[in-house]
Amino acid sequence: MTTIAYTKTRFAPSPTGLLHSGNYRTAVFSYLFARQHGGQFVLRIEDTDRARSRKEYEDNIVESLAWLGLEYDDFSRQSEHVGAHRAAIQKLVDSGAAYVSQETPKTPDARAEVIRFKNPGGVISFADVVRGAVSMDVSDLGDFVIAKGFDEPIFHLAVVVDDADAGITHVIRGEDHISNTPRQILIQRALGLETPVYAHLPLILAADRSKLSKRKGAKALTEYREMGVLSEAMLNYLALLGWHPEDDCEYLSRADLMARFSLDRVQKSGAMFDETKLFSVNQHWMRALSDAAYGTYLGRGEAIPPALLQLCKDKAHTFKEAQDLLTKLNVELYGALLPDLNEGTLRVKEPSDQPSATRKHLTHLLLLIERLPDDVGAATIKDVLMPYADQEGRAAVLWPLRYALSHAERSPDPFTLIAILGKNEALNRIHKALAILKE
RNA sequence: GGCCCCAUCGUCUAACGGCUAGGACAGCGCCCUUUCACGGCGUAAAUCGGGGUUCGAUUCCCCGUGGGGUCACCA
Repeated sequence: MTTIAYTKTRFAPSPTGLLHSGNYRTAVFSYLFARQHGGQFVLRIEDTDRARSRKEYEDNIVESLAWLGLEYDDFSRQSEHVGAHRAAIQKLVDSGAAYVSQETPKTPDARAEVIRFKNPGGVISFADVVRGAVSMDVSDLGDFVIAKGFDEPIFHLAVVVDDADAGITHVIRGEDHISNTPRQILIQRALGLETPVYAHLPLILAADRSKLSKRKGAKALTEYREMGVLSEAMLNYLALLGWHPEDDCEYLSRADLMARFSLDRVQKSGAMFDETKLFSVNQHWMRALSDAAYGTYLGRGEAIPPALLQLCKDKAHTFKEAQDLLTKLNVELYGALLPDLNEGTLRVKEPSDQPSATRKHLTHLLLLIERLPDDVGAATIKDVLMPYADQEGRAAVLWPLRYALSHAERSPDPFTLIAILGKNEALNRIHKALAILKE
């Protein structure tokens, strides 16, 4: 005899704003858990609050999930399930578990008639996968509202009905829902429904250790994509927020996560969202990209020379940063901002007892570079020039070369510069430098 | 405030009740070096406090403290 090990989880966001990383972290955990159990993961848009729900937010959710690669087996909107909600409300009212309540509206848009759940009181306990046994006295909840009318369910009723109808076995959600759970269990019982397994995840925290929110400056997930964060990196970082593998390995691919994730190792306390670490993880995955793929993300196709690409891989933490770097370099190397050469700076590494060393070195380098084939890489250029630099003194040779090429005290190394500028332009610039030399 | 949850370096975290409390990010330092980076090496940095239980508590129990969540006709 085998029990059918059936697992189904869901991500149930409400489309009332752009969701941030904390929201998607729960989606990541739900997805990983379902998939590694051979189960299903579904997306349900919780749009029962029609006044605040917007299509553009729903689109953003779909887009974000696609970006993260969290495919879902089913898509639905809570508003499509009103029939089931109505039937459930009717059933509760008929059985006496709920009642239509006449009241004086406290706010302008409040109804004079709502449906309240008749709270039986007592202590509700449930076993949370993350937190263990949780119990709460529901008496002080009073007779809570479950619907504004037979066709307008409130969150708690709708969630319970939808999860049951969809056959959700594990509800994985943020800890902010933990105190909602007892009242949802109450509704389940009154409806004769099974209680799913709950796993309440620790919250993702803002810098002040309070719940991450847009108000606290949390970015929408899609903003990170626009900044040039890789999906793989975001997934990796999100998984590390409140979870950690057995060993010290922190760079985990999608496949690694699928193989290694487990709810047992989920942390109980909240985790602060650290953008710096996200960017560091992103840099790791950016470097792991092939040159071709890297170029594609940069949006400059194959036009990007290997020397520039290497420069980006060395320095950039995001593709936005890489693009900025290229733009800045372009402006600095070719733009109107190219400063005039300063003779003193050109000769700053010149040994004081060799007043014509700079002229001599640049003149010799000119010869070496002239003999270089066209379009060679930085590595080859280095191989050709380095022996001379080593022989004559690296600083005395390479500093004036680099300065002559870049007109800047700080820049990429001279070999990379020659590769970027091209042989002819490099020669021109060295000639220009020689021209201002008085000795 | 009521109820609920939580507590290891600045941050994310590791440590069957048993090594010198480990790693990563960020810091700092050194090396590499033609500058800025990259890289390599190293360093500083934590078990909230008090009681228990135990031969032995980061780990288990209690109290305190601190932090967070939640208390809607939002989700």
